[in-house]
Amino acid sequence: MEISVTEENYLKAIYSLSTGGFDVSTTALSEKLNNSAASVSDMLKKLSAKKLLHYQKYKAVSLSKLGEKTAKAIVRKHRLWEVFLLETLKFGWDEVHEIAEQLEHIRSEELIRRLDIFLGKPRFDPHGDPIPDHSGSLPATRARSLFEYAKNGSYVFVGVNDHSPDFLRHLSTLGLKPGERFRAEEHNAYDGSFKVRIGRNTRHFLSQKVASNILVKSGT
Amino acid sequence: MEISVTEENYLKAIYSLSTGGFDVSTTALSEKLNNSAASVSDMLKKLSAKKLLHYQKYKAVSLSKLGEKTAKAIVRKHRLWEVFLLETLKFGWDEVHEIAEQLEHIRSEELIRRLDIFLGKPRFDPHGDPIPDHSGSLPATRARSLFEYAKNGSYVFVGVNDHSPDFLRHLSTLGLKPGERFRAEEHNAYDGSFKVRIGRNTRHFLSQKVASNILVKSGT
DNA sequence: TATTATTTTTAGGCTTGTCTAAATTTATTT
DNA sequence: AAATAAATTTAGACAAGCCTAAAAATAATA
Repeated sequence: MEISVTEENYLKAIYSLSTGGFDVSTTALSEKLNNSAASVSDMLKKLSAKKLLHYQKYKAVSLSKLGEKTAKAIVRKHRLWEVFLLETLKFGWDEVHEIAEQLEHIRSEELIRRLDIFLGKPRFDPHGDPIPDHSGSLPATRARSLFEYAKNGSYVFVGVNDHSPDFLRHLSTLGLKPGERFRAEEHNAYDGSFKVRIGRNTRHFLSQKVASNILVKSGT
Repeated sequence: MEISVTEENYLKAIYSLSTGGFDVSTTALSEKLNNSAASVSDMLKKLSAKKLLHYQKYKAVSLSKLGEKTAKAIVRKHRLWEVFLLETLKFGWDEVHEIAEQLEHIRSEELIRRLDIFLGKPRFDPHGDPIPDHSGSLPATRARSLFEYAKNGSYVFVGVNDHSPDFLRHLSTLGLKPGERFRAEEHNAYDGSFKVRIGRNTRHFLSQKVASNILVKSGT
């Protein structure tokens, strides 16, 4: 069955909006895709006819088995290309998303198979997001936000919850790059903020909002 | 100015059919692109309105400066991706074209700049075709005549040494048009003549004189 | 519960890029 | 030079994906 680039983008959007098992509304999709609700409604019927999602008039939708498999294949491609752009082509980690959005639609199983091998079968992308494997299963991720840890200690920065350019740029100014180690020196239980030290002398204040959006692992 | 993927494919097709300085006919394009002549005619008007080619009703077209620059940028991308697929991802020779056809449409100057550097700024692709540089100039390779090749094999007719009407008319009667593929089945070393097959069943005798005036490239 | 407000769908249009069939122009042949 | 053939363009349609405006269904509130 042929799936157009547009259809792929709808599936991806639905997949990303349905984390937590929530069904996805027409309006939520129309905002995510910057399309009118009318266009979305049309497309949902089309995708439903192709058995890619469960649709009932006036109800929110969820992906079918097939739809989810297809969405994951796109996510897999997106994230592998991101790894390629960062590790192989040395792009900055805030520049890769837009290009990966294009590359994810290249049609070739074999290309992705070989790219995966070339990159060393990575299990996480540079933002710390898990890369679905060939069959669609996601590696178990125990990455939690700094906010969830809520205590002082050494951490390794492994990813983000907020992928917006604004946030990524903010992290850049803080000098936080994936793999970076830092130490939480002060944790303020009242407002959830942290004071952290990066390297020997650089110290930053992190608001609760920032701490929630930073994925870390405990840094030995 | 925005150029669609379809438009890019037209420019590329025109570029590849105009090797040797021939103008390109609607019919030749419609065959190359597997489209109806009517569709091609429509598109030529559109591309002409965008100043990408020189168009007069009922006449064959040629690319404008801008059109040629654009076409070369696409060719550059295509050939760099081919190098990547073969050298980096170890694809087989015959599998890369279709994928490169997709990759050539990815929009990012920076991506191509970095890919070029990663690949070591190659000047020829794996088929020996020259890769236009950033500004569109091609590394020097002189087209050779069939006479110079002096052996049997598959060729693509890319141009002429003799531009006289008489010779061009002679080529017409042989059914030789720019871009035409033919197979040299017999080469007579004594007098430099050839017997060639065009299409499935059409065979012609080419004298040394004719063979000297036909510019060819080795045909896949 | 009845009335608003919001969400979703339908209806009708637009653009891009394609098609076939018919008309027109150019090229070839007699 | 006239007749025929071939190439090209025009005309009218269609599918995909988008839009706005209006209608219908659901949700929220008085």
